[in-house]
Amino acid sequence: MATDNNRFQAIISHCKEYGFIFPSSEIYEGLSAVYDYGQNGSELKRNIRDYWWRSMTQFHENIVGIDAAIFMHPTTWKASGHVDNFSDPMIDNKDSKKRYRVDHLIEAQAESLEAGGKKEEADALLQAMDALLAESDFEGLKKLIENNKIKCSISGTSNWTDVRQFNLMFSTQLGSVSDEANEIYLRPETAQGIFVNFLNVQKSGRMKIPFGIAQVGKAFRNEIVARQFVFRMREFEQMEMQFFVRPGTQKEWYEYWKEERMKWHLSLGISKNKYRFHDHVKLAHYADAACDIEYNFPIGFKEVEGIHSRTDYDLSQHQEYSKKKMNYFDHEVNQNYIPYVIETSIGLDRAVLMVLSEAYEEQDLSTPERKDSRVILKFPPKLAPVKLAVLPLVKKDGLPEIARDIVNTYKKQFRCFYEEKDTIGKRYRRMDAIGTPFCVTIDQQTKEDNTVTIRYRDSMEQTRIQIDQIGKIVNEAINE
RNA sequence: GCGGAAGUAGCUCAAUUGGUAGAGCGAUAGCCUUCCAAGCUAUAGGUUGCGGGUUCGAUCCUCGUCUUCCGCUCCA
Repeated sequence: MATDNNRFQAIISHCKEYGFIFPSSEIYEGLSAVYDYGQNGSELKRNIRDYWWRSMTQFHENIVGIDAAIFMHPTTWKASGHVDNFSDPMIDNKDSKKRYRVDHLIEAQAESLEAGGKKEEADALLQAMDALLAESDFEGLKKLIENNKIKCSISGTSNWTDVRQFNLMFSTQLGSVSDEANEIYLRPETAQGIFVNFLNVQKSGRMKIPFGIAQVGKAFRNEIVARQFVFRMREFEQMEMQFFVRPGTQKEWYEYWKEERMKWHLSLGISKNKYRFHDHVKLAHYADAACDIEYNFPIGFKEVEGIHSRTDYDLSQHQEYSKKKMNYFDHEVNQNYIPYVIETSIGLDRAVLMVLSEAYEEQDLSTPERKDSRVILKFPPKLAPVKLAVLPLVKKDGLPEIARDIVNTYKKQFRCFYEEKDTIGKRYRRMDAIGTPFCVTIDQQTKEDNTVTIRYRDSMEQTRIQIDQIGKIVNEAINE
């Protein structure tokens, strides 16, 4: 475990050193649990996003994509249950570390007062609490707790933290401040953007059930503790697909998508034993089945993707709150129903971390004569930020010009990188460190017979090929 | 959020019992022209995380704060 932790730290350092992921606002000492993607990280992330998008919308005829706004009507979050469930004032006892909902704590005290025959005191306490809660007067609530000498049942002390509001949604104002600005939330999940557009997409696209709507986008959760690098961030990106099915068929579609999504993961070249399914025992209020696909990160098996059978909960809720019929008439069975939903939801940032964790390798290349090592990112070529490095062996004798020509030929097809500084070995190692799968080197012989040396990242093998073969080799690898 | 630890150059670290910081690697420029990093020369980079306090003087002592790590807690 110690070595795994070192490995995780090494990956984080490597990400920073080679332009993959930086702490946000670092010159101002950073912002907790927020990260920026650098020149290589943003390419990697984009490649993963694009691959997922193609896998969903291009490889499945009956799945279409949308891109909904981050701002949504406030009622959305009432319908989804987010507003009610996650905005309670809480207080911690510093001695027992136990956290209480403030209303529960005070109510418990009132009950014991009443049991002790002090009903009037109990009523007064509850009345005071309601007044303070209504005004969100947290200081007043703390004083109320202190003045009534309410104790923690575990530690028996009254050593309390301040009262804090635990609202996992970020809020902001829509509209000018002087007017009656509406408080709105940054979406805590992208799924609702799909549900509220269900009718739009179904009708405008003449979609027939079963069909899916895919979306990639940012979501925001004000996690109390967000840690472990990009694994748990306050601002993160989700890749979600909601698949609408006929009621009663949700179990088989759930199984179908479990299998289908696992296939996608394996297509990243990651071996099966690095994954496992984790079935949820305790289900969320909207689900009738749920599981996670967990990847064996250096910090252990952790969720990368969730597959949930969400029933008709979301569409029904939106129907109730919006008064718009969410029905679908199914001509095959002549039935009118609210569709059931199977959701696949993968964290893009977690997928990036997964691909990085899988790719990162420190290799010892020492020979009896001398010590040698390299750090390599063994990305699948389709995900690599740079596909091809073009390197003149020396920067004279016309070799740079030939190299530039090669770059100009291929840069329209895939991302190329030109480099003439330093020895060829150093340049190869730098490309290993950012995961470039192919390097070609131009030397004196190139001028005679139009051949170059192609060097493969993983095997370090080198062979001589014709210049016009480069495109075929690279394209075949990245389209695999 | 609680408890513990840490923060010095891009990275890894050093230093001063309190007297305003050095090295290696890396980077940049040049030399060399060589198919797997660590040949040569030169150059650039630090208000020692930030802000108070004590002191003639703080990177060092002290308080606060931010960030990170470890453990707990939380994670619809």
